[in-house]
Amino acid sequence: MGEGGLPPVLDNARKSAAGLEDIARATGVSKMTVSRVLRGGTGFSTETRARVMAEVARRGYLPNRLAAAFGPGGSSTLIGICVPRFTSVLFGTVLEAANAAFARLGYQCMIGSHDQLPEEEELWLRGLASWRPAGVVLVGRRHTPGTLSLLRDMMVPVVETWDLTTAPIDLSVGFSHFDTGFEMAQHVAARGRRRVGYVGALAGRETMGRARVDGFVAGLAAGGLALAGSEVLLDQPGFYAGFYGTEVLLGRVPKLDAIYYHDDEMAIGGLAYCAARGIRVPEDLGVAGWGGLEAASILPKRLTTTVVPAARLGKLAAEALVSRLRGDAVAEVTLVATRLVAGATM
Amino acid sequence: MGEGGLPPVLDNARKSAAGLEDIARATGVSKMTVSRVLRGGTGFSTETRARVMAEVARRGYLPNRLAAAFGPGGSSTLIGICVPRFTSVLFGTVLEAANAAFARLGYQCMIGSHDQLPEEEELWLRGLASWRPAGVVLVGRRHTPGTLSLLRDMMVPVVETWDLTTAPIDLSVGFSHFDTGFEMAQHVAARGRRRVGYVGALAGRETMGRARVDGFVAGLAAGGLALAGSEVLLDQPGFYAGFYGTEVLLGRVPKLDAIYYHDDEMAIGGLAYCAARGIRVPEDLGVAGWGGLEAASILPKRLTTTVVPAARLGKLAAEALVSRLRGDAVAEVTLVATRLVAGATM
DNA sequence: TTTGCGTGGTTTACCGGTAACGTAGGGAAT
DNA sequence: ATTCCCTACGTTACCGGTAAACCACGCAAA
Repeated sequence: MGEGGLPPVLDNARKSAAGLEDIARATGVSKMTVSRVLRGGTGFSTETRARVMAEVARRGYLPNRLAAAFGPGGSSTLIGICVPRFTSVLFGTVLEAANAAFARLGYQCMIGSHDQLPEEEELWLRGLASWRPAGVVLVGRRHTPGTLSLLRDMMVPVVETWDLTTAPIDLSVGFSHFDTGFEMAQHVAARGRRRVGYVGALAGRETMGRARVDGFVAGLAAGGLALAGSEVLLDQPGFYAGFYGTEVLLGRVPKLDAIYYHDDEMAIGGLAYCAARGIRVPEDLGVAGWGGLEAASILPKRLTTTVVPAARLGKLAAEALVSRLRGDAVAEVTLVATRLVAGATM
Repeated sequence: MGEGGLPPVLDNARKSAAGLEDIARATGVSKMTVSRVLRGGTGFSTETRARVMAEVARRGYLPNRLAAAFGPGGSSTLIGICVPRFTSVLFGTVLEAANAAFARLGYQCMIGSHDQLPEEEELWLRGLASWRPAGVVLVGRRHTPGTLSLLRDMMVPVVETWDLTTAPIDLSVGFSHFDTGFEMAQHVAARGRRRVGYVGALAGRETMGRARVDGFVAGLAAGGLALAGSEVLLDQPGFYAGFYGTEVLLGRVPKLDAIYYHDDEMAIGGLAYCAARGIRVPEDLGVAGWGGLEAASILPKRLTTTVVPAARLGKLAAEALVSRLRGDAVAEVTLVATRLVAGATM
């Protein structure tokens, strides 16, 4: 938590806000009746309802979710979402879609980012837990033991998304990174490439990129090939890492005829390197990325890549969580399809 | 809100969680003493403190911020942050930095996105307000009257960031979009360009891009030039919009020798168009972007652009808000410097 | 000796909803 | 006529912290 105790806070005394009590007094009914009207239950006449609603509108009543979530049997509309980073278009899209879906369904989202470090996630979760949320969405599937026991104690639905787990904590919505790598390897082999390399990057330790590489290697093996070389930079994946990683790999492992990249940004960085050095793509070198960035679609040559339906992922994750909250039946594991786009770079 | 009434929620009965009461009983002191120990106040012996802390550690006590924020004089550690989009690297960076700063200082963030529509922002704010947050960060400075009155009623500190306001609701941390445009125009004129165009995009209605264009036009005027033509697509800014917008503008307005783009992504799209059509940059056409994306730094030719210190912005916004919450003195308006990078494309 | 005051606590009230339960009055079934 | 149930409410208790007020004790100054 903070730096020694909880942070001090100004006295934000909001005396003026009208409460159920005020509405009730003005309408001549009890607090409880107002509460029931507002939450759309039963046990009041249509006439009472109209009078209450009129007063609510007149006073601009704001429900106090703090009180609602706090009380006995407290029912919260708070959802926690933790993503690796906010500065990735893919994760941003997942967040955007999930947040929009939750908002539409009447929930509010508290956020966190863990930068691929499970300990960060646990720290965030501990802060979240003290708000007694109704549910949690975790983008990523690597968790500390502390995270797991905390989630158990919280006794709320949890969706793990992005990477599919067959043994989820509660629910899983995602796709198989391994399979996307495998599929791309088959495509690469089918295009006649024989000396294939890989360029990636990892800040901290990441499993998802790893699973892709494993799948890629397995896919190559299925086609009778082996990975001719790989360069994994200890850096944040990005354009520059792709540019530099390509330089290093090509310098170290000669005569490569294809490179598979950690993601599209790195692949675009690689393409930039090729352009700068006069390496012809795809004649001299085939290039494949991963993710399906918009950027990839307007390159001089359309990038060969795997399109990840990030928005769909976020939306489905949110809907799965809400279904569970409502007590509806939900599939524990939801597989979302990715799509290999055969561009002009491989 | 949702679709008719508040959403139903599972009974997430968390009986097991230890409260102050439990710690107090086990330690042989009163609830109140435990509370004071935990919040680092005074009025207890060091020995009592040690006994309480030991028990807290032993039972894995989780503070209940719901109760703390709810009670009379409720002091919340909840902050609301509303950005235009999560899928922009710049806004993502602001969010990332602000969230990290808040987390470090012991606050939690609830998020929203308004997609440049003030009504969306108001809707989000209404949901946020019912959680009685300690403060609000708004990325953007266009607000509905409803937003303003709601913020007044909430009586909490507010930081408007991204675009600087000289008359903030409460605090403003940002830079002048007008000035960045003006500065770039001067640079463009100094490079000898005479027929200059602009390519932008706006989904919904955006003021910030507009201010940049105004500044750019004013800057051109200061150099004795006028905007030769402009193309503003009714679309989300992005690579494709830049590509297509360039095609349209060059077709409509002949003999342009420079184009200023809404942002770097669009500029990169424009560069892609030039590369595809054999237009030489910067010989035939000068290209300038805005934002300072990482992508811009590894292009075959470094993009001329304005670097926006998004991370610094988010961090300063968070720190300003916390300073105000603590009752420290804060400057109402904080100007953050941008930097024009003269690349090889202009 | 009395008063004053700091130390180290305890007690009480309260925040604003909601679950659980009580109840009055009218109509229908037995 | 009595029992039963349904509708449309009202009452009460409670959630887990925190501010405010109160209290007992020891010691020093008046």
